[in-house]
Amino acid sequence: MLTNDSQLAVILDDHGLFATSFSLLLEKYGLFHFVKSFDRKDDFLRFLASSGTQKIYIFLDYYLSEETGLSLLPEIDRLNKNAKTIFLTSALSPLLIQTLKNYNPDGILSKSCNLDTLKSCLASVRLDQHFIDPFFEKLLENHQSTAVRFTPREIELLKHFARGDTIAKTAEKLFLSSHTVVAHRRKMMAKINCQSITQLITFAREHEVI
Amino acid sequence: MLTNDSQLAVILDDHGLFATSFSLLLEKYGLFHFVKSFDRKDDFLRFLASSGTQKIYIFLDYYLSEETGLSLLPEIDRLNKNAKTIFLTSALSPLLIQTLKNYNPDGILSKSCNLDTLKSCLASVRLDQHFIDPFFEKLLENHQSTAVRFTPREIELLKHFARGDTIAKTAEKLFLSSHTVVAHRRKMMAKINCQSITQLITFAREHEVI
DNA sequence: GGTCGGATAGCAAATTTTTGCTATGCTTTT
DNA sequence: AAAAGCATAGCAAAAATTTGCTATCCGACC
Repeated sequence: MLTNDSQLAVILDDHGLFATSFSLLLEKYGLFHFVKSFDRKDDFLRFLASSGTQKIYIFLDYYLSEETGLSLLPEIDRLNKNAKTIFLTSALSPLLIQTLKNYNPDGILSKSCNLDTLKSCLASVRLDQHFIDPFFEKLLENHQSTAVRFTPREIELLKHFARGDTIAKTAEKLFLSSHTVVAHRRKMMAKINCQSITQLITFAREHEVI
Repeated sequence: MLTNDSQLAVILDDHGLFATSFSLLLEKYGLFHFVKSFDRKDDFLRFLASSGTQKIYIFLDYYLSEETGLSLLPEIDRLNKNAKTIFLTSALSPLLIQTLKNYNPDGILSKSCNLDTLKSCLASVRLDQHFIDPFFEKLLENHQSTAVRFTPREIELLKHFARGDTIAKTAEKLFLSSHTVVAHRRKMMAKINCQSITQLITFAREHEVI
């Protein structure tokens, strides 16, 4: 049904407003001649199944309503061997981006990226190269260097604190002396040089330790 | 600079890809003749400041990088008395939607809404009526019973606590007596019946209050 | 014109957290 | 064998948080 095999894009994003809008963007700047957008997985897969072996570029949202875009990769590969998959995500977590990268999709883009980055990505992918948003590259680099190491045990305790457990409660649940719990807190707080448990938890969340 | 005073729309969303794309959508369907999109607060405010008393429709993302769209409301009102503000959010939490509703913006839309809902919203807002996405209305109905409500001020303080600020630090930053900060903490902790600030923060995070 | 809720503020006491300093047993690494 | 790191535990003092009780001002609502 289509003659030019590098001009078809498909978008799947459960935010319909974004899916529809983004398809207009791809068309307007001549990035693709034909763009189809979906906000429901089922419709998307049905379309994909009908696309045969046609070359196709898929823009996949990472966060779907019930699952992540990652879980669709095997299905996509099964339905169309010539599909290129580019992830779009609003995530900011180095850990999540690393996970995404491990799946080795054709592209990974931040939803905060600009038009130039989008174009660079497409240029790479069209040459069968993989592309990752420079913003995410930086995020991963910074994550390596800033690494404050918590031990497994410390992280275990940290999770309790983050759930709201006090020192006494944590000690009780883990069959420890409250002194021990205090000692663990103290050690972690020293590592990041902070003065209260909320600061520690905030740090841990921001750095995806827990 | 513009003659038709109901045709200017402004978008603020830190996901540049969405902001740019959505502006195309608004134009394409003739919903507005002029659309301006921003992915940075500062640029947005600068533009707003230059708009004088011109009638203007603002599409505001709830989740901005460092704050929520809510915190911009006073500034928006100060800069342009004739601005209509419509929130766009991908949130699914009844509590958060209720909070949003308490601020009484002109419109509240889900990013998952369809074109018809967007059009209905605009029709209402243009008649000076307030609009809330039917999807959110339903969400709230199903939730009336368990609703714990935090006031805008409480949420503001909560955000400081969640970032690790102590009572003293929060008081200092907000130019309050530490007694007042304590009073706010106390009130919130009473609402959810907990005994420590970490429990309060955990609750707030789980219910997407912050 | 009164009541209610929100934001502000205070005092005193009870409780919890944080800090300074120390210590033991157990692995892993050097 | 020594050193380094981890998990455990303790005491005492300082600091911060939590709780019980009270109070004023203001705007909204009936």
